[in-house]
Amino acid sequence: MLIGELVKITGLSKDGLRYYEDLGLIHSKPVKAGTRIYRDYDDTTLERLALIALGKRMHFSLRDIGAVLNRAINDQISREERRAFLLAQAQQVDTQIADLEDVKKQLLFFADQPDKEVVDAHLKEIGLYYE
Amino acid sequence: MLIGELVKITGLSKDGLRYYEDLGLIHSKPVKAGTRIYRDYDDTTLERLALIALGKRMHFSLRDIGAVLNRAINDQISREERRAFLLAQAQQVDTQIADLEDVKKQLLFFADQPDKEVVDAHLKEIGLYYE
DNA sequence: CTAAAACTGTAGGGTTACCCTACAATTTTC
DNA sequence: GAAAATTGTAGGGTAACCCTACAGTTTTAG
Repeated sequence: MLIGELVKITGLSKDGLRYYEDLGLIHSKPVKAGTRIYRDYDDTTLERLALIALGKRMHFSLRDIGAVLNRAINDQISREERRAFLLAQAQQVDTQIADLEDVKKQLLFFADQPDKEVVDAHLKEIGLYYE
Repeated sequence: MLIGELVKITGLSKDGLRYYEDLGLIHSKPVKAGTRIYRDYDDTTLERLALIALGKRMHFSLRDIGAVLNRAINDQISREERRAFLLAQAQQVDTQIADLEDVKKQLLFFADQPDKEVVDAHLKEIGLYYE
């Protein structure tokens, strides 16, 4: 399929997809169109894009996502290795969730309209103090 | 305190802090130093920076964080209003956590080395299909 | 069958949230 | 009184795109 169809399917932009390709996250076969060359993507691209989307929801950089893809979609790697790697990624998600739980706790603290003393003590607790 | 102390306390960079100030997330009083002018921050800056840090952990843009700060640290606003606003932010965190739970679920799916058919069905389920 | 519409490509500028020099003016320290 | 540390400004670079704009190509409509 050409890039336009990928745009329709994924909702991503033409620019974004070409940027992914520049970074090596997806690949295409060049097809001739007169003096021009179009990009033809095969259907495995969709799996790659699905994993890229997961990486973005984890707020990974595209370079890091590229590294993940190389390990997650790779014939050179054993199934066990691949499985272990993806489980490790899932654990990272747990870490991120734990971090957000802490963020929530702190927001609730600030919501309780604490007075200056209490706020200062809290700031000290999270490492923000001076003198 | 001058910017150097803020750097020590927060671990943020001089450039980063000045960028925050350019965006109006923190403020300073100018103090004269010969022909130069230094920035003097008061201690309320630390509370602002604590909230900024929470916003960053929620992956908010700095402009959005600025909007949050205007509502969270604002004498013009009633305590109830402020409280309600921060509780709404906490709910947003819940939404983000739910999203990450879904990410985890999908990672575990891919970890189970599914064959092409199953993967295709999954892609379809999450909205990635063509033809 | 041709003219317009739709689709591709490249190129260049803009944005966000910084980092990283480099250099000048100012303290502070020895 | 000189060196070291601290501030300031200025300019360039990065990441992950978006947004024109323009030029070939292919498809569609009349």
